[in-house]
Amino acid sequence: MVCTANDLSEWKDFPKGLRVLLLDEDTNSAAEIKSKLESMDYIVYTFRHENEALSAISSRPESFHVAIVEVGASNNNGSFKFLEMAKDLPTIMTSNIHCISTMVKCIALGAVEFLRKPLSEDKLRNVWQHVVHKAFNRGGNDLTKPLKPVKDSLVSILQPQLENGKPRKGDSKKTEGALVVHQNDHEPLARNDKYPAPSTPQLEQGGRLLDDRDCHDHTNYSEEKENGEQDGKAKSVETTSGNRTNEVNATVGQPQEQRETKRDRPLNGVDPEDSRAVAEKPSPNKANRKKSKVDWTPELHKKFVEAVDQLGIDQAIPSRILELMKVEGLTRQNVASHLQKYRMQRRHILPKEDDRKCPQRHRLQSYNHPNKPIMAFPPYYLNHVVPYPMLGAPCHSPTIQMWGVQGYYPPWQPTESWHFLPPLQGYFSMFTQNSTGFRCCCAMDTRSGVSRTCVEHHVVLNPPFLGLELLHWGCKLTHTSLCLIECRKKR
DNA sequence: GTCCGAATAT
DNA sequence: TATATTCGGA
Repeated sequence: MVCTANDLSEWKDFPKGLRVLLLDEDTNSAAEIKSKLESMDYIVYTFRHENEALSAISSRPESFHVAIVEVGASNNNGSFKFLEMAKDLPTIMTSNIHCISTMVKCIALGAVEFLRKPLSEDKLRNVWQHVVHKAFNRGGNDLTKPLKPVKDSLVSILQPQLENGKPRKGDSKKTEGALVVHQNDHEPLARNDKYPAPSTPQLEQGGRLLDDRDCHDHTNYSEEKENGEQDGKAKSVETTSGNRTNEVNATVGQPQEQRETKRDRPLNGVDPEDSRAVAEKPSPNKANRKKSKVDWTPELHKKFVEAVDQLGIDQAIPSRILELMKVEGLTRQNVASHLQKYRMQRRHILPKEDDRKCPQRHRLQSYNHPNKPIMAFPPYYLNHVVPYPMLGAPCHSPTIQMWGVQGYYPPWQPTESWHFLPPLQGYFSMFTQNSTGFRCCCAMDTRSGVSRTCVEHHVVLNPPFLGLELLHWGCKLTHTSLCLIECRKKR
């Protein structure tokens, strides 16, 4: 009745056609599960009573690959009886009731997993894993036999999951405003450790429950509360493919740190019921204590900067920034951490800027953003020139991220100082930084190649980069002429 | 109890 | 280096 590795190796469309025995007294629940399973091309045989199921198993053992058995609230004997009698069949227990002792008993009796109802498609989709696991843990399997058909079909099945959960780096860039959370580790397709193989969020959750909670007399354990931040603004995290903006693309949600108090709990907001991500997280314990990292993509950082800008640097605190950013799944701690770095960058850069180099720089800044100091760049953008047009469309430098308030889309607010200037098309402002820190800020006429004396300049050149970038912007200025630009302002 | 932010850890 | 986590203080 159980699949062997050989069976799998010849199973072309695995797990399509997987035969599932469903034992559930609740006809509505059974119908719902059956429908979901069938939508995945599984073949479902529903039974209301364990005796019927057991007799079907004994008469047609080859008819089933895996069983899903409901554990009732009151009378579990039938379920347990089935478990005991159908030891060869990978059996997943499921229930609305979440009691540690019941779960323990199920597992002890040989259940491969205990799933909490309702059974999402993600959970159901993964039931095949137990078939594979069992197939390869029966011993005597010929593992040298090629499993390509299985592998291929599984890859095609898993592909959407992987894509949804783990966008490529490049993809994250394309998704404006999307926050990408990277999982720390990859998960193995099939685990080779002790049976049963954990596969779904439930098991992991169960494991955690076992670790730090007791069975509270059949009270349903709700994680939702834990997953929300204390202010009640918790939003769910999209764990499926994320073209939507303002949401976390959580590859793999992770159980929160056990000892973490409710406060400051990040709202990774992963719905434990609907997160295949959690399902695929391999090991409990310490590995799970780490949260997913937030990838501060240029888009995300831009939102951050805009929020800071809107609040003003002095008023910019994590909670308010978070509010303004409106990015689902982003936590206050994420923002706080980023804000810390952001401030440190500013702190390191501003003093150097403020003193000697170019006293007038502040005036130039004030044209764009009164009271907003010039920004630095993230360290990884050192040695890059970051030009942007002072007018017109924002500069989209695909790999360069402006690290500051004015970095993106410098708001142009003509001031008296600029009124006498001719139309500014062809001008650009440039900020560059070399390894010694922030260095360059200039504005010039890219048409004539002559710096405008009416514009403040603060230039310490990094010729190679300037050359490249100026070329990029169609600027004909030579390095020499750039070097001649002084910090000055004349009218 | 919650938040902030610097310090520290990963 | 980037980000998460910790921890003391407000």
